[in-house]
Parts: sequence; structure tokens; C-alpha cells
Amino acid sequence: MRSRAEVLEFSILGLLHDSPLHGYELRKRLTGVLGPFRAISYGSLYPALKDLQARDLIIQAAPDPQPVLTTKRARIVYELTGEGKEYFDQLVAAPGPDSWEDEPFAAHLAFFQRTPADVRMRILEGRRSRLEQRLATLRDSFTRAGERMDAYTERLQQHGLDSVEREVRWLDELIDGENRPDNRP
Amino acid sequence: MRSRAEVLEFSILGLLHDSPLHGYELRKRLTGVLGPFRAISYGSLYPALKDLQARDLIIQAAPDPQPVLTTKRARIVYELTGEGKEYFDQLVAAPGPDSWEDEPFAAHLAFFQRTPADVRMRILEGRRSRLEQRLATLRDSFTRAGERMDAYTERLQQHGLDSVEREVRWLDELIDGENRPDNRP
DNA sequence: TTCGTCATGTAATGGGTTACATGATTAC
DNA sequence: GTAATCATGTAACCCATTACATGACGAA
Repeated sequence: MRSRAEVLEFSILGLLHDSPLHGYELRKRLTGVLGPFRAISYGSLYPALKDLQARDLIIQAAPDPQPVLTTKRARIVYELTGEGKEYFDQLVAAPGPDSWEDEPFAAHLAFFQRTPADVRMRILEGRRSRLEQRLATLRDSFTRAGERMDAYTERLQQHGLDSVEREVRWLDELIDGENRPDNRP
Repeated sequence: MRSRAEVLEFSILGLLHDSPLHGYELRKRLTGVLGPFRAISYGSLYPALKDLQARDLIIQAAPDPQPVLTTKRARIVYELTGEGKEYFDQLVAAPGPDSWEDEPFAAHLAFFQRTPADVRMRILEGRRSRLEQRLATLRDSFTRAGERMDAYTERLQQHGLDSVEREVRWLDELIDGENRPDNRP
């Protein structure tokens, strides 16, 4: 689930798992999941819906039999099919290395309640080691650039390093929370 | 200077301002400037060099008249032309709203020593207000998503918010440093 | 002799956004 | 009446990476 398209697909499925939705509303919720800076465009969303439908993972819900007097514009409401549910559950339960990347990780988090506890742990720890690895790369390039590096750039890089370290600590708190029996995040 | 290509161009010019370099070495230094995760590819670099050359901002340096015995493969060393210098100085001195974005800001920082003090301040303060604005957007979408937001996602968003706040404080330190007469960053 | 790094380049491919087209509804 | 939001879609475009092509040098 590395590419934007796959994260999108996963998130759509996850959101429809809760309740049927139409595209426009879906986009707003997606923005809530991924954050306002990674909001996806309709140019991605609608084709994605089409694709999911073609694969029988979602279907257009039957239109309201009693159309309200105030017939808003025909909204196309989608809902999960059986296969769709299955597929999502499978994706949720089988996080691969790709899931440790920023966006996939955010998407996984968004559906953590419906993620089995052991899988949650795998995801958090996978993410953690991903960050650890990122730190190593950062430190490496830091020392490697070493001499030649301007003082300002150095401060920027150092700040970047600090940020990742903070994220590791943040993750540790989450992991801690998972380990406590009472389980309040 | 928003697009990757423009940041690249600016950075190449900035690096060549110090000393002539060939493509391969340029790429390594570029990676030092932008960080290992935004390293640019040769598929971007070489065409960019070609383009800069076509615009007479850089030229191929005359090959060493006394080829060393160990004639490594012919390396194409580029250096700035007069126009190139001028153009870079002009770019450095006229930071637009685009310069407050992540990558352009990093690029500007990399050449801060050769940036006039008043321009430095404009850049730092522009960046600061850009972050402030980002915070507003984040808080807005935070409260807007409000109710429906899962506890885990909320923690993620909160962490994102904290990170930006930290970056603002980091910037404030830099700004402070600029204001102190002794000026040690 | 083979692997890693040095070194330069191009073409194809992928991926997503922007811009455009269209129109209803609601609030001021 | 007019601006903002709701609502759905498509086509063109941008832009950068990936993959490929080519080859030399140094070390193990």
C-alpha cells in the first residue's frame, strides 16, 4: 500500500465500512483522515470509485425509495459489498513494509479501532523501526556532508533529526498505551 | 521558486557560485542541501544543466590543459557565467511567497551566508508566517473533523500540530540569532 | 574478475493535479 | 440576484522518477 492510489483505495473502503457515503462527503472525510495538506482531488477520487466498483468491492446503494421533497441533486451513494468488506479486513490485517510509510501509516491509524490488537502492535513497531532507519540515514548523510555544511543548513538538518526523534518518542507512548491492560490511548 | 525544477536550478547556481563542479559531484552536494530523502535524480539534474547552459547561465569549464596521467573519464565541469552570477544574486535577494515552502526554504538556508542580512530576515519571517498559517489550517480541520475523529487519528494530528509549533519556536531562535549583534547562529 | 563507485545521458512511464464542463441548492 | 457550497465527472497536462544504455577505474 505504498502509492497514493492504494492508500486512497484502502481509506475509501475503511470509511464505507462504517456507513454508505457519496463521493463529495467521502472526500471531506478523507481529508480528515490524511490531513488538509494531503487532501485528494476529485480527479483521483471519482476514478478510484469507478475502479472499486468495477472490481465489485463497492456498489451504488439503491436510491432512497421515497425521494424527499427537497430532491437535492442525485447523489451517488456507495456502500461496501461482501467482497469489499472481506478485502478491507484482509488489508487491515496484513500490513506490509509499505505500511510504515507516512501516508499508509496515517491511513492505518485511522482505522485502528477495527484493527486487531496484535496487528496494531505490528504496525506501530514496524513504523518505529522505519523511523529508526530514517534516523540512521539522516545521521549518516549528516556526518558525510560534515565539513562542507553551512551553519544554517546544519541547524535545519539538526531540527529535522530532532523531529524524527520526537516522533519515535511519540510512537513509544502509543506502544506503551497498547501494552497497558486498561488500554486508554 | 516553487517547483522542484526551480529549486534545483537555484541550488545548482548557488553551489557553482562557490566553485566549478561536474554533474556527479553536484548531485552529492545537492543531496547535502536538500537532505537524503529529497535527493534529485540524474534524470532531472542533467537536463537542468543542459537548460542552464542553453540560457548562458553556466558554461563548461575549459578542460584541464595538462591532463593528469590518471585520466579519469572526461568529466564535464560547469561554472557560472557572469549572467549566471547576476541571476543567482537576483534570485537570492528577491524571495517571493514561494520561498516560504519547505524545499525552497531549505535551499535558501543553504546559501544564507551569501544572503544579505535584511533578506535573511525577510525569509525567516516569511517562513514563520507560512507556518503560522499552516497551524491555522491544521487547527481548523482539527475542530471541523472534531466529533467523528478516531482517538488514534486525533493523536496523530495533535502530534503534527506539535511538530509545526516546534518548528515555529526553532525559527524564532534563528530570528533571535539574527537580531543579536554578535550574530552567531 | 567482479563488485562498487565514478560518470553522463535519454526515453518511457507513471502518477496525480489542474482546468474545464455542468448544474442544483442555499444563504445573504 | 449572486455568491458559496453541493455534487459529479473527464481530459489535458505537468513533472519527476525509473529504467535503460554505456563505459572506465579501483579494490578485493
